[in-house]
Amino acid sequence: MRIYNTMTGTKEEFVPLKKNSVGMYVCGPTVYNYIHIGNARSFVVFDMVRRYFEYTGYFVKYVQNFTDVDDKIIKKANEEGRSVSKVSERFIGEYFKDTDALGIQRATIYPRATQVMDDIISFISVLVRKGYAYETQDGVYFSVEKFKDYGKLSKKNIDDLISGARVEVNDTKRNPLDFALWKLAKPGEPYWDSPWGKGRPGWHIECSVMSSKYLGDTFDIHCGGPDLVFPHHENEIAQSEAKSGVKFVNYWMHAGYLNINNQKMSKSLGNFFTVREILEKYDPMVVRFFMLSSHYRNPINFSFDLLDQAKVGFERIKNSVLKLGDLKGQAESSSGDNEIIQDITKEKQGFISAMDDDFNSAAAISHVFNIAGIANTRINVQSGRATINCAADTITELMDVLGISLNIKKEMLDEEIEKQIEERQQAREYKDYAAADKIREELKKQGIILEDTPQGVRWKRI
RNA sequence: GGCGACGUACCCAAGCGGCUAAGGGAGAGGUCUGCAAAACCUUUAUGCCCCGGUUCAAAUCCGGGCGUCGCCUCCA
Repeated sequence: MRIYNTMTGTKEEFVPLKKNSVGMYVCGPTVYNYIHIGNARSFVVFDMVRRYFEYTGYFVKYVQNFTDVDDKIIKKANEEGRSVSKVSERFIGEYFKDTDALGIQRATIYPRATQVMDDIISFISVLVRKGYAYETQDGVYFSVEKFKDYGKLSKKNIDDLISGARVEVNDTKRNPLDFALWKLAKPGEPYWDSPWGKGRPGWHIECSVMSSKYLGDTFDIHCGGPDLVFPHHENEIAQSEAKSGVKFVNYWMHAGYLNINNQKMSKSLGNFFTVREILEKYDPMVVRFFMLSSHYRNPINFSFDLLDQAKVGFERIKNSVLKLGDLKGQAESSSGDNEIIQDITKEKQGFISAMDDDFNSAAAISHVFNIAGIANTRINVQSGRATINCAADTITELMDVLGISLNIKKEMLDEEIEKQIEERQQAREYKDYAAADKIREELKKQGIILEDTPQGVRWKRI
């Protein structure tokens, strides 16, 4: 399996630290609002990575944090007249509603900044003791000049960054690039006791602390959104390697942006969608299918038009599985057609090699379409149950690897609807097509689509 | 100003030096059907932003343009 490593800028063969097991750390959300569709892309992508590892037999320890104390949460809490923990609790709940819908598996563990305060404090103490950090009147800062490899992930050097001159002026810092490890509390802000006074951790330190606490000083894969490369991940490396003296992470993975009209989503541009509002209109599996239809590192444009395109493609796959379900019930022979089964197996192998090559889900999906094509053109009642099952099971299995559920349940329709379908069939027999079409229209309004096939009437929900 | 990514058909999108440039959507024509839907068949890039170069061979490598976007500030 090959993985593109941001650190080296190349694809590398994945070699785990411990055989058959992977430690993954994913930077999670700051819980002050509903997550937006761009956040969702990252989480979907790394969930896909995790699922593929599991599919190929790895045990994955998946750690994702919640940043539950920070300036934005404090601001929100003040606006709403609530406590910080009330706000963060609430949006952690909302986070799970959205990500559960999107089929994102729960992490092995969800540490929170506020739950690891002691670890954070002792981590910072080590940095102070080793001379990497210094105290000022408003907190404790990490000295980037002390860490010789600073900038190695984002390929920046300290001098260029300073001459970039967009760094805020802060007299208390020795170098404008130095970042806060501990911020002393201003009146009205939440605080924890520390050797440096009452305060709260800076943003970057929590991830260094939590990842080492649960995965060790060196671990396999660290993931996050593209805008975390600098400064967040760069700072994590500095803190962690300064403290431990060993390599922090073996593979850095970053997703691509999700753009609107080719531009990064941002609140100031007003091109901002929450997952919640998208899911009011679209099947979460369509959203997921859309996101995985391009390679995870490429930027994707988001629009409802593109989502509609994805939806039709997704339905093509579902329809073929639906058809296979009907055939299964009618097939007389349990045998199989070896040639077809072999071709399906080839497509499955194509899927796997695509995924093995840096999780190329876009190429992988094309193989699923190819199996659907085989099902539509070459499989019929005579093909035998083994063939039919092979096609249906393979499609379902591969989509499941991507975390895309086809949601084809053998649910029962309620009696009233069954009766209407029955009535429509009667009407059709008497060639009363006006009546038949009327019933079909009415069912459509209730979200039931009827299709007359050679195998009889088939229904599906929109 | 520094650093980086990308530019493949009407749209989306694979492609990582070598078989006729995947796959999906949309359009057009047709088959099937009472109609519709689904599905199927045919059709849509002698060419991959442009110009040079390397090579027996380039969408793929190198150089130079043009264009788009991103990071350098909280941000997935």
